[in-house]
Amino acid sequence: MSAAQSSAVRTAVIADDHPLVRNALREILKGLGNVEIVGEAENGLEAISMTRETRPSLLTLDAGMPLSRGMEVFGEVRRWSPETRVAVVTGFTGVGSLADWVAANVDGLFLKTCPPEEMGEGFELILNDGSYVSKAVLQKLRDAPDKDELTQRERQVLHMIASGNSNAEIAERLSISVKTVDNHRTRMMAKLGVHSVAQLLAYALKEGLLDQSSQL
Amino acid sequence: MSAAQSSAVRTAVIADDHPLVRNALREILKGLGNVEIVGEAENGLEAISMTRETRPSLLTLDAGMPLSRGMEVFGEVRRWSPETRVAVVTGFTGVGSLADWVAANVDGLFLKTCPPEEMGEGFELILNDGSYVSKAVLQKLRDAPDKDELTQRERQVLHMIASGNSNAEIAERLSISVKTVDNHRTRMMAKLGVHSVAQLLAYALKEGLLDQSSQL
DNA sequence: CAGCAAATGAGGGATAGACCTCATTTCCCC
DNA sequence: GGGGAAATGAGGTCTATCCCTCATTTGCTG
Repeated sequence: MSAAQSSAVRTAVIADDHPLVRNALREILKGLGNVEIVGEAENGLEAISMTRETRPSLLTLDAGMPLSRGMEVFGEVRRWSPETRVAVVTGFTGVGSLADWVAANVDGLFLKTCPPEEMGEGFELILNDGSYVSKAVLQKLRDAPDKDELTQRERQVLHMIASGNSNAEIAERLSISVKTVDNHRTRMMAKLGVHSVAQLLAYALKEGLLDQSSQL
Repeated sequence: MSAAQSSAVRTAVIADDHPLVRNALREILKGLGNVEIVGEAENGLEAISMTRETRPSLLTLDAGMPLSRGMEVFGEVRRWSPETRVAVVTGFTGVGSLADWVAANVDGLFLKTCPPEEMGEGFELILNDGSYVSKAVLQKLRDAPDKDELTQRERQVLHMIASGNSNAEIAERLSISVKTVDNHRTRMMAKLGVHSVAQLLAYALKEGLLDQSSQL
């Protein structure tokens, strides 16, 4: 199957909000030979619809795009075009988010800081039904201090804190008691070993847990 | 002078922590013709030393690099190689940081999301002793809500809050009273129209005021 | 079914932070 | 020399947050 594919034309979609980076990825993919770029998306929603329409062999996916975050795009792609191989390129170096990608069983995972050559080789592997996780990522995961991970609800609360909501506001929006929010917050901080909102957000920032649509 | 320069060989240094982006910038510069790339830096300190050594015609400078932030690099470059034209490429879209660059009288200012063609044209202008501020930046600055800007000390305190320091810790490190820190904090929040650490940091995040070495 | 983790909720204590007013020193600029 | 902004410091009030303990419901898993 991989032999058949490597002689057939492979198709690719590039999803990244930076034209500059799209240029660079285009060059890498051209360098592989026998790859046709059938679309370029500059936000998450475009990435989803484009992948559904063209069902490419490969999707290079930026984890930090506007409108729809990488993980959601990935879910949609797996649903609507399961044969598409997905290579994630991420700028978030937090252990948590990297581990999330590995757990989601993505086909490829690269840091934005990794050399283009490594990306090219990785893409080729992935197109041939293999998978590739960047050396830098593996390194990060190896020397992870493996703190307890946050529960779903805790992450949700963390997001809302990061957006500037008070306990009372969060309680109202989630239709739960202020005391419950307080508890989530306390357990979260204990898990992460921090002792204030500021430290909590410093962590969230590093983990790339924030919806910063205007940032990247 | 510009006529003489356009026939002479122009030199350039690229400073960006992403190999992928460096590739793309290299392509753009090659496209201009008559430009020799004499160095590539992947952090702020490298950018400074490289510019001092090679004194290039043009430096493309990423605002969000590790080790030394763009603004500091810019200051050093102006000090040690004043004839070097500096084109800043930034991912931070906050009005404050953009205004800072304009105020610093940088030769070129581009958002990371701007099309490569625009960058190419801008670089050419800058090399010919002109200057260029990206259309997208001008747009941002036009519809700015022009809030009072922060003083130096306030920014300093903001940084430390964002890094997870308490008032007491900040007071100690700056060798000032806790009360003074409290005052800075209060006046800062009044200026920005926020009412909690969380909201304050949400603002700082958008403005790109944070030292997030591992982020981009 | 027993055990466990997640999510929910409450009581209560201690304190850091938010916000007010008032005052001093320094330094720059007209 | 006087006006103004920045930075410093203090007094005091009030409340949100931080953290502790304890308890219930749900749902999964050995």
